[in-house]
Amino acid sequence: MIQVKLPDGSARALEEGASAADLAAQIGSGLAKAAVAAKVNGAVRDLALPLRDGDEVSILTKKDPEALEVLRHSAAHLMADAILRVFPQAELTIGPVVEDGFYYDIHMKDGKITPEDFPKIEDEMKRIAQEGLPFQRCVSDGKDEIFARYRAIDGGQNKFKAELIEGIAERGEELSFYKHGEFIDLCRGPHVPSTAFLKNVKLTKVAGAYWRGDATREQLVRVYGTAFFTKEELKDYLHALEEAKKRDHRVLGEKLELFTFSEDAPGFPFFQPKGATLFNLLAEYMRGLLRRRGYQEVKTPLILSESLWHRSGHYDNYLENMFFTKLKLRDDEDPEQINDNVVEDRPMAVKPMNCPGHLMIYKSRQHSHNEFPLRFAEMGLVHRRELSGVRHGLFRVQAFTQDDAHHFCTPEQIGDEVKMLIDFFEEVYAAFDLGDVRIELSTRPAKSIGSDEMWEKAESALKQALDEKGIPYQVNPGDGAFYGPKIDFHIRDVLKRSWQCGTIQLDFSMPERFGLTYVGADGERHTPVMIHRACYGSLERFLGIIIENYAGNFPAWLAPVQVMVIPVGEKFDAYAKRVAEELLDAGVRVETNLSDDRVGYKIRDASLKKVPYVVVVGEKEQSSGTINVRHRDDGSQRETTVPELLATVNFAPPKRSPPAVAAE
RNA sequence: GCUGGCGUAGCUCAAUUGGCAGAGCACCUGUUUUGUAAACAGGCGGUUAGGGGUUCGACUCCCCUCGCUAGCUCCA
Repeated sequence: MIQVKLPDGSARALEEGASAADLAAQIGSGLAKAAVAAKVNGAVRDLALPLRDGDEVSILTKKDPEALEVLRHSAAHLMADAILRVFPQAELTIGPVVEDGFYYDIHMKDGKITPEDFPKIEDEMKRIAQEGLPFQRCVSDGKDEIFARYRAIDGGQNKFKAELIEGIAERGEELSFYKHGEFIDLCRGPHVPSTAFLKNVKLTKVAGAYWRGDATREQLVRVYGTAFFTKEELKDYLHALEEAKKRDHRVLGEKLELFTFSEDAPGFPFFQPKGATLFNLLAEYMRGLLRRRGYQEVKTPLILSESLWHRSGHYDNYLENMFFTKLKLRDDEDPEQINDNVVEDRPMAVKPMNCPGHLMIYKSRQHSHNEFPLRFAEMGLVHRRELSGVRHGLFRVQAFTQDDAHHFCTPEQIGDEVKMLIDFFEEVYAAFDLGDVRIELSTRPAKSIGSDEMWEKAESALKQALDEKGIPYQVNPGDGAFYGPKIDFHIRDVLKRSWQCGTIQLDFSMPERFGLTYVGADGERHTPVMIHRACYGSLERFLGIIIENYAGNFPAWLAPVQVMVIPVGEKFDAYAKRVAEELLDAGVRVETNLSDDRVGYKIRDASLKKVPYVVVVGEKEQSSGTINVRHRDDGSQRETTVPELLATVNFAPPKRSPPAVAAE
């Protein structure tokens, strides 16, 4: 007999050689049926794996997130099996689980797989799922029959799998395979007990990929799919995908006339009037908060000398992402002739970051520790060259505005500054209904400047601030900026998608490189610490995020047009104008629709533009001096007055800031 | 940057085997003066992304460039 421990701390006695499945059956038939896999001493394993004395075991059911990963990995095998039945010439490579499902990278010696092939593959998958074939784990020495059968599975010539097996042998790991029916695949496992679990699967897309992610290696076809335990979950997921498509900020941006792009300026957005209104609202809301926190706004040049970028380290570390100016001059002899790429005596570069500009301002006069922490803020427009394939609406552009700021302070002040920023940023995200915030700490990357000691000091300072704040965070090794470690804020939107927005970066290098000093209490000169920080990250990108988060239905304070006034006939145009003027005087962004269309048409028009409040006025309203307000979200109507509307609706930005901090 | 897909009016999309470039919406004009998601009629709108080629003839087939797009890689 052996003894195993359960999650509740109790112990169970089992027969020698009993498996987790046996354990589940002993606990109850319900659990035995619901069991998907087991967690043994913290590792997810097959249910069929024999347990050992003293193991800590918990049975995983479909409620456990780990179980979903097991399911999806099994679904990848199922798909691989089906693809081989449809495309016998296909060669399998790897098939891992990803956030929303799984994929399998396949090498096609000839032919290709397109979405048109999905139904065929899915039909095969359904058939195999229906057969309820058990997944069996087999361990091989690389010479036995199992291995021979495995090698034959996709033609016997598969060099990708051979390479994987070589790697396993080199690392001295166990060579394991999983078999269902006639299909065998190299796999560490674990898997669900049988293909019967895999009835709710769906192929989603195909994409190109490279073997081992290396562009110089073989091109592979990556087939994506997803799997769920129940039909409902799959349906909900597919529905969420549709929902995400409807919320796509690129589509809404065009429909709502917020911004547009031109072939002549790839990756550079053009903000139309309504988009510019939103953009400015983001900036103004932020400015209000910055003032209350003792920031001073500055403005620095777009173009600075190349030598400055050498000094800052950007030239060495960020060259590929920078735009450089280039001169064209008319030939002295022949004015018709234009000389391209004229070498400048003092070459210039467009700023990809604002920090050197702020350093110049810091250096413009002497500083004392008495004015610390000194905080310079700028809505800084930066330009960054991006590879053509990565541009994406407002999420990834080549010119964007950072709500950037740099704090100059003493090493002792770092903790308080970081803690202040965490509260500050969380307040901002909450204002946009983005309350789900995740924090990551990124450490020294491969390409970096500064000493080991400096990095250690900086990393531990950030860690300490986070620990003192008592908030959970995840460490991201090697993901820091080239000049220092950073704390990143990832926020989840209403569709549970994660976006990186805020960042707090510690920098001991730049102040030294630029010879920044301050006079301390001891009368001596010291080098200040610099904190780079941004809350929105990029206003453009943040705007894209909130467009999708709100599906274009902005709360009243953000709506580019807050109120649309519609008279029921031209007799009431004058009254409509008067109402609009009253609202305008109160600071409301109001428009009046005096066209000769029907009221129904104008209401529809305002609805499509997602204007939060429609005011309809006619005989009744004019004679009683009232307005009729229709709300965008529920279509409800009410009779009211302009002052009452102003009193009940938050047309102004939210105010939840802590007590103001006086600026120096 | 790489691989695949795509590019027709401002937008969404048609155009049979290579055979006269078209519709709805939007816009403009007129009639209509309207009560909570679409009144009616007419009109304007195109170097079919750009360039080259094949052909009697190219939106359609081929090549190059640009852009968009899904991924890969990278990032705010």
